[in-house]
Amino acid sequence: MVSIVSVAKVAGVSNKTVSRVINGEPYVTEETRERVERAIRDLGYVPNMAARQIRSSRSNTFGIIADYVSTTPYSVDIVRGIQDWANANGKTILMANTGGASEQEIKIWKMFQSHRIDGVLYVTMYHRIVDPETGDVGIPTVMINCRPRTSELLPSIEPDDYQGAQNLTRYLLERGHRKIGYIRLNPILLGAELRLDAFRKTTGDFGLAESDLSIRLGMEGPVGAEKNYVFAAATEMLQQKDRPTAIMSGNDEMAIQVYIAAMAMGLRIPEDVSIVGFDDFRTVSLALRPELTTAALPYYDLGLQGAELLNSVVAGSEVCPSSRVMSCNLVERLSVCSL
Amino acid sequence: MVSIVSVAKVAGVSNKTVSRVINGEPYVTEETRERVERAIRDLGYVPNMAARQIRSSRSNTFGIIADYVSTTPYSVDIVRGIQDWANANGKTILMANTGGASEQEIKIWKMFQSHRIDGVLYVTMYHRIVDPETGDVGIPTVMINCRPRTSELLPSIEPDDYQGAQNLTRYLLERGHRKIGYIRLNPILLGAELRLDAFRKTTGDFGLAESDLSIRLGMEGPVGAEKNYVFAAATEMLQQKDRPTAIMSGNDEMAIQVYIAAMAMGLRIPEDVSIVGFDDFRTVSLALRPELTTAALPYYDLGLQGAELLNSVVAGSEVCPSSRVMSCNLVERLSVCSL
DNA sequence: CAGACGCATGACAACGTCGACATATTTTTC
DNA sequence: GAAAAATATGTCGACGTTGTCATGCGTCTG
Repeated sequence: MVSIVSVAKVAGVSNKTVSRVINGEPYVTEETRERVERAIRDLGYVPNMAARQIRSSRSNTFGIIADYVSTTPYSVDIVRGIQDWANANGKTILMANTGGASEQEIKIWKMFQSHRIDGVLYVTMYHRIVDPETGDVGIPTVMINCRPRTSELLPSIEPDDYQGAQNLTRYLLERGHRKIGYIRLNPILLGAELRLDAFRKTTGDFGLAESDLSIRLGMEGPVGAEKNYVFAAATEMLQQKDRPTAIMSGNDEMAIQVYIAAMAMGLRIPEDVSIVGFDDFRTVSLALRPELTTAALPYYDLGLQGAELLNSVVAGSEVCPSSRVMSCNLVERLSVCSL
Repeated sequence: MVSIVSVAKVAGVSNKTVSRVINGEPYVTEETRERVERAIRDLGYVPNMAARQIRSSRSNTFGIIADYVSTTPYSVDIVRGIQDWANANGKTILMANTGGASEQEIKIWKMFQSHRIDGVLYVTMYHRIVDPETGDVGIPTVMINCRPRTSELLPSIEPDDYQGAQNLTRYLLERGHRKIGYIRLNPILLGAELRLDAFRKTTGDFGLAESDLSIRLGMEGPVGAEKNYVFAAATEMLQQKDRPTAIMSGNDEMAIQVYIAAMAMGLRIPEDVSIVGFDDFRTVSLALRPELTTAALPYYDLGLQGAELLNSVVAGSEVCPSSRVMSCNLVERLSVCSL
C-alpha cells in the first residue's frame, strides 16, 4: 500500500514535509508543496485513517446506535441528517442497530469503544423514553428522538409533538370544525400523550366541551406486534349520528385506514369529513387522494442538529446537558375543508 | 487510554501474552489466561481496532455506498440485512449516501480508501442499472439491487421481478380473473419492464388477448420528482364498461391510490374489484383494508446475501463474478377474491 | 557585521498491536 | 537419562502518522 513514505521518496522530501502538505500546515514552499501534491496524485495516495487515529487518539468518528431506525420506513431521515452533517464536517459514521435486543446493545457499545469513537448518537424510531445500556462506557452521547428515563441527564433532541398537535388542532378549529374526532397513537409512545394533551387543551381553550370530542384508541401493544383498531375506531366514530366533521389521526399511517373507513361509508374527503395526520410520512401523505394535511416531524433536522450538538459536547464547549426541542411544521394539503 | 501494555503490567505478563489471550491463541496456561482475563475486566480494556488494522492491513470493515437507500422508506431492509450479517461475523460497517450526486460518490470512495475498507456494497433504492463512479479504486465490490451498465462485470444480487410478477399474475388467473388491469411503474426502473413483461407473457400463456388487458402508466419522471397518474389511471380503468375484475398495481404505494379510486366509485374490494400490489411495503400493505396481497421484495435477504457474497469475493474464494437473483414470494392477504 | 529572528525542512520517537524469532520450561521418546 | 519435541512466555520491530525538537539558511536590526 502506498504510504506517506513512498510519497516522500518520490517527491524527494522527508515524510514530515508530506504530512505538512496533507494537513495544510504552514512553512512549506510553494514549489515543494506542488512537488508533493504531484507525487500524491501520481501515486494515488490516500491518508490512512487508522494510523492517524492511533497517533492522535481521536478517531473523528461518531457512532449511531439505533433501535430499529434504519430498519423502518419511519425516521430514516434522522440518519440522513446525521450523515449529511458528517459528510460536510469530515466525520465518519459507524452505524449499528440493536433490533431492540439489549445484549446486542452491549455488544455495540463494546464495538464502538474498540473503534475509539468520539461520540455516540442514540437514536430511536419512535419518540420515546429509553434506558440506554451504555455499559458505563463514558463516551459522550446525545439522544435523538428519545430521552433517558433515569435522570442521568444526557443531552437530547426531540420533536415538539405538543406544538405540532396544537397547530393541527387550531388549524381545524379556525376552519370552523367544532365536532372533532381523535384516533390515539399507541400509548407506549411519548408522542401519544403529548399530542392528545395538546388536542384536549387546544379544543378546551376554544370552548369545546368534552362531548364535542370523540376520542378512540387506534393502536396498542409492543412495537412490532401492536394491535390495530384504527379502521374499527374510525368506522364507529363516523357512524355516530352526531359524527365529527374532522378527524385527527394519531399519525399518517393510521390515516390510511381513516380514509378507507370514510370512503367505505360513502363519505367524501374533505367535503363530508376532513382528515389530518401527523408525521408527514410522505410515502403515505403524498400517496393519499386527496393529499393529506399533516404536521411534519423534523426528522432530518433532528439528525443534523443532533450531530452538531454531539460535536460541541465532544469538543467540550457544551457544558450543561441541554435538551432541545424542534418544532413540527404544519404541511397544508387538501384533506381539510372550511365549514 | 488503557492499552494492552497496561493490562500486561497489571497481570504481570508481557504484552505479547496478553495479545495471545485476546486472540485465543494456544500456548497459554489456564492460570495465566485467567489472570490476564481478570486484568482485562478490571481495567475495562477493549482492543484498539485502528492499531490492529495498521498492524495487519486488514480493516475488517465493509462500506455501504447507497444512492438514497437509508433515506427512504423503501429498501432500508437491505441495510438491515447487511448489518445483521456484519454483526454476526464481526465486521464493521461504514455507511454513506450519495444523495444521487456523483461528486459525493467520488468523495465517498476516497473516504472508504482512507479507511482501508475491505470491500464495498453498492446499494440502490430502486432496482436499476447504474454507472458506479468507483474512481478506479480497485476495492472489491458487490452490487445490490442494481447492475452496472458497463460490462465490467461486478457481481450483483438482484430481486427476481419477473418471477414475482409471474406469480402474482398466475394467482389472479387461477382465481378466475380474465379481465385484468395493470398500472405501470415508472419506466426508468428496471423492475418496470420485467414486471410488465411477466404480466404480458403470463396472461398470454393463459390465453388472454391483448384486449382483455388494460395497461396504464402510473408514474414517470426522475426519481424524487416523478409525476403521478395513478389515481387518474385507476379511475379511468374502472370506468370502462367492460372494466377489469382485478388490478395489478406496479407497487404497493401505488395501490393506495387504486384503493381510493375504487372506493370513490363505490366499488368494494375485493368483491367488486381485486387488487394486488408489489414490494410488500408493510407500512402500506398491512395498513390498507382489506390488507393487500402482494409479492415481497426480498430486501433483507438481498442485504444478507450481498454481504456474504462480498465476503467470499474479498477472501478470493469467489472467482468468476456471479450474479444472483432472489425470488419474490407471494404474500397472500385479503385483497383478492375468486370468481 | 554579529546576533536575533523567521522560515523551511528533517530526524526521531511514539501511538497500540501482533508477527517473527528467541528463550525457557516441561513432557515425551527411545 | 539424554536428546528431541512440545509447551509457555518474552523481546523486538514494524505498520503509517504526526508531535517535538533540532537544524540550516536567509534576512533584518542596531
